[in-house]
Amino acid sequence: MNILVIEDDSDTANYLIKGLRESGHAVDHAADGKEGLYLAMEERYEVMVIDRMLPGIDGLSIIRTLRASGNRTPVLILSALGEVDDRVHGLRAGGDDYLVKPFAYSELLARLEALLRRGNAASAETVLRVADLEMNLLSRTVRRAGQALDLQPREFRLLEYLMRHAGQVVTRTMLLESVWDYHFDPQTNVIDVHISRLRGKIDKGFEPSLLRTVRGAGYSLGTRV
Amino acid sequence: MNILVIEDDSDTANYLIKGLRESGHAVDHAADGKEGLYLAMEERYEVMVIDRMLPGIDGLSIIRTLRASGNRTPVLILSALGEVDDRVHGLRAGGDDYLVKPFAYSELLARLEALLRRGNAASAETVLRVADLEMNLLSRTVRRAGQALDLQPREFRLLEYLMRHAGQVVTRTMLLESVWDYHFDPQTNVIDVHISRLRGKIDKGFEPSLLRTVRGAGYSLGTRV
DNA sequence: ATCAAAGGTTACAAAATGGTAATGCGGCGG
DNA sequence: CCGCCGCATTACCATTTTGTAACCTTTGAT
Repeated sequence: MNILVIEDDSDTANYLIKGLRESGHAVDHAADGKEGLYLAMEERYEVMVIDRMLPGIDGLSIIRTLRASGNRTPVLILSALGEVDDRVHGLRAGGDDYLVKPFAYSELLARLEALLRRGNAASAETVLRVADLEMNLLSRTVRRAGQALDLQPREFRLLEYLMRHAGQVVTRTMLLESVWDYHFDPQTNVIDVHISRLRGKIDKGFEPSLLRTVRGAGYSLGTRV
Repeated sequence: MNILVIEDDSDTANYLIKGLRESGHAVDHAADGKEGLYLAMEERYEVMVIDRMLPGIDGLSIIRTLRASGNRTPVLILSALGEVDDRVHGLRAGGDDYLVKPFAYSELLARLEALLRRGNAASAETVLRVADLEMNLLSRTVRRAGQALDLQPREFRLLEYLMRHAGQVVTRTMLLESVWDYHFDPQTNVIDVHISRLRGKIDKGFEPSLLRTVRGAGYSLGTRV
C-alpha cells in the first residue's frame, strides 16, 4: 500500500517508516507541513499518517485543505495531545482516526489497515483493472492503455464478467448463465460472436492480447499462462 | 442517521441512546448478542456501536459473522479492555474504530461521524436518491417505492442527470448538452418525448409526481417547489 | 372567452444492437 | 499428411431503442 507519513520528529518518523516498510508498504515521508501538503496533492496515496503539530503548516490545516480540494484519502492523525477536545477537533477537521503518542506500532498498523479496508471496499468495487485494461463501473467506460474504448451493453457485461474472473478459465456455461441469463444451451454461437467483437475492441491494435482461448474449456482474460 | 447500539450495560446503553437521539439520530438498541446480530442482519444501519463483552454471542463474533456474510456497515467497538492487543484484535476482526470505556460522549460522536463520513463518501457516489426514487449506478437499476423499474439507456442517463440536479430547474439546453451531447438545437422535440416516456415509468401509478414541468424554463425533479 | 405558444402524446421511421447461420481457418489426433 | 472438430469471422436478419413529426392538450395573456 502507498502510504504518506507527515511527521517532523525524526525518531517517530523513522520508527514508523521502518515498521511500515517491513510490513510491506511503500512509504513516502515529509518532515514539514509544506512538503507534506505538496506530496499529498501531487501523489496518490491509499492512506496518510499526519502529525498534528508540524513546522510550517499544521496538521489539521493540511487535512482541511485536502478535503476542501476534494481529496478523500483516509487520514490517521497522530498527536501528543491527549485531551478529548483535541481528538474531537481532529476528527471534525476531516481526520478518519486519531491516535495519541506514544502509541504501539501494532495498534497503528491495525488502525491503518482498518482505514484501508474501508477505502478499498468503496473504490475497489467501482473500477476493475486487468493489466492496462481498466473498466469504470460508475461511468461505464473502458480504456486500454489510457485509450477510451466504446463497448455495447452486452459487450460491457461480458467484459465485466471476464475481468471479475481474470486469470481463471471462464466456461461457456458460466457466461451463458451470468451474461445472458440463459439457463440452457441456446445451440447457437452467440458467445463466439460476442467474444470476437470484444476482441476487436480490446485486443486489436494492442499488445499483448489479453483475451485468450482455452481450447475445449472456455476463455481466460489476463497476461500470463 | 440510523444507528444500532449493541450494549448490555443499561447505564452505558441509556447514556448512549439518549445522547445520540438528542443529536438527531435514529437509534435501535439490543441488550444481548443474539438480538444484536438479528437486528444487524435484518435492518439497514449506517453505523453500529458494539460492546465487546456481551451476554450470548460476544461482540467480535458478531462482527466476524456480519463481515463473512458481506455486511460492510462501519462498526465502532466499545470496550472496557484497554490493552493494545485487545484493540488490535478488535480492529482485525473487522471493526472500523475502537473506543475504550469510560469515554467522552463528544469523542464517540466525533468518531461515529468520521465513520459515517467515510461510508457516505463511498456509497453516496453509487446510489442516488430523490424521495422514494432510488437509482443504483453500479447495478444500473432504478426503483420507486421499492419497485424495480425498467429504463432504457437514454432514459437512465436522463433520469441520472435530473437526480443529480434534484430540486433545481434543469433547462432543455442543459439536457441536450449533458444527456444527448448535442451542442446545438436539434429543432425537434426529442426531450419532450423522452420526458414523457420517463414519466410513464417513474411517475405513472405513484404518488406524488416527481417530474414537474417548469413552463418556459425546463423541468425539475423532486417533491416540493 | 379566445388564441397563441409551450408542452404532451402517439404513431411511425431510422438507427443501433443483438442474435443466427454460413463459411473459413487452424490445431491436433490418427 | 489428412480430416475433423472447435473456434473465428463475416454477412445478414430480427428486435429494440431512439428520434421525428403530426396532432392534441394545457396554460396564461389579452
